[in-house]
Amino acid sequence: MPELPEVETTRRGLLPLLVGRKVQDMTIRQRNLRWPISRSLPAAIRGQSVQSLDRRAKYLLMRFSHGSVLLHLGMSGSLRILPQTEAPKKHDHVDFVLADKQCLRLHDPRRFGAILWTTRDPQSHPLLKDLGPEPLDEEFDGDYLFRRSRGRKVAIKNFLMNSQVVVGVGNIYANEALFQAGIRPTHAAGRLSKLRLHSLATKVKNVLQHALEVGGTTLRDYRSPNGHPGYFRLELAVYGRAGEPCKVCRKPLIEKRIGQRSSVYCRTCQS
DNA sequence: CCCAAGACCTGGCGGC
DNA sequence: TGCCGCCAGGTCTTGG
Repeated sequence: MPELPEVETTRRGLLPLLVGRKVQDMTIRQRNLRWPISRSLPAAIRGQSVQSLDRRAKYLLMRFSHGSVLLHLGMSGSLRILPQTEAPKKHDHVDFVLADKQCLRLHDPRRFGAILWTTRDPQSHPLLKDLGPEPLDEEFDGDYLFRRSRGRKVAIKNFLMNSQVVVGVGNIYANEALFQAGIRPTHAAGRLSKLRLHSLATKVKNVLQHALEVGGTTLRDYRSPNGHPGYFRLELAVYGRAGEPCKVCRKPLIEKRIGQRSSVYCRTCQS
């Protein structure tokens, strides 16, 4: 699934096609996503205009005058604007029908995604209220990581992927940022120096920012709303490269499961 | 509170 | 070709 660069690329692609437009109807072919889609949602947004499309963590927030749709893409979700006449394919679970016979269509084979409706401030929604800072915001820096990590024994990779610490960093970018910072993913978070955490925060920002600039990472499913893949895959230094030579020292990269997720690193370059 | 593991779901791949 | 086990971009929930 989409990590932050893919979700943000999706948001930017949808923005000009969605904001200011009216939702004429909503077609639900499969309501059982991560949580069932509320039966009252279609009636709630029918005839209403999309006021803005924002993002918090990996959630897209479609705002209407009287509430917001929270959209999450899970591991395999994607959104596209298509002609309403185009026949839905397998796993095309939901259409937001727009004017001009177009629709916003959710495709999500694994159904880990979600579509939720809230009439309150989305930031106070239970799923959003305890989230950590956005990684590209100023408040996310080495001092922040240092403060939050003291006393924590968890592996730095798991710490980085904890959305209460910082949002948007998934398995790909956690591996990449740790490689760029020269830190082993297994290192106890609470034992890293402030200096090293400064480097890590900087690398997290750089990796995400750069991935965003090239449209994210496409492994198989992911497509931006205009159908293009992301090109960061070509630049991955460690993710998906276990056994291949380190791009810096040429020694084979190691793969190890940490917190049930595959982690790839260089024994020489990362300590 | 902290941490690890389980759960949710489908599809693709390698091995036999 | 078929079946089996394992793996996959997430994150909420449970149990120790």
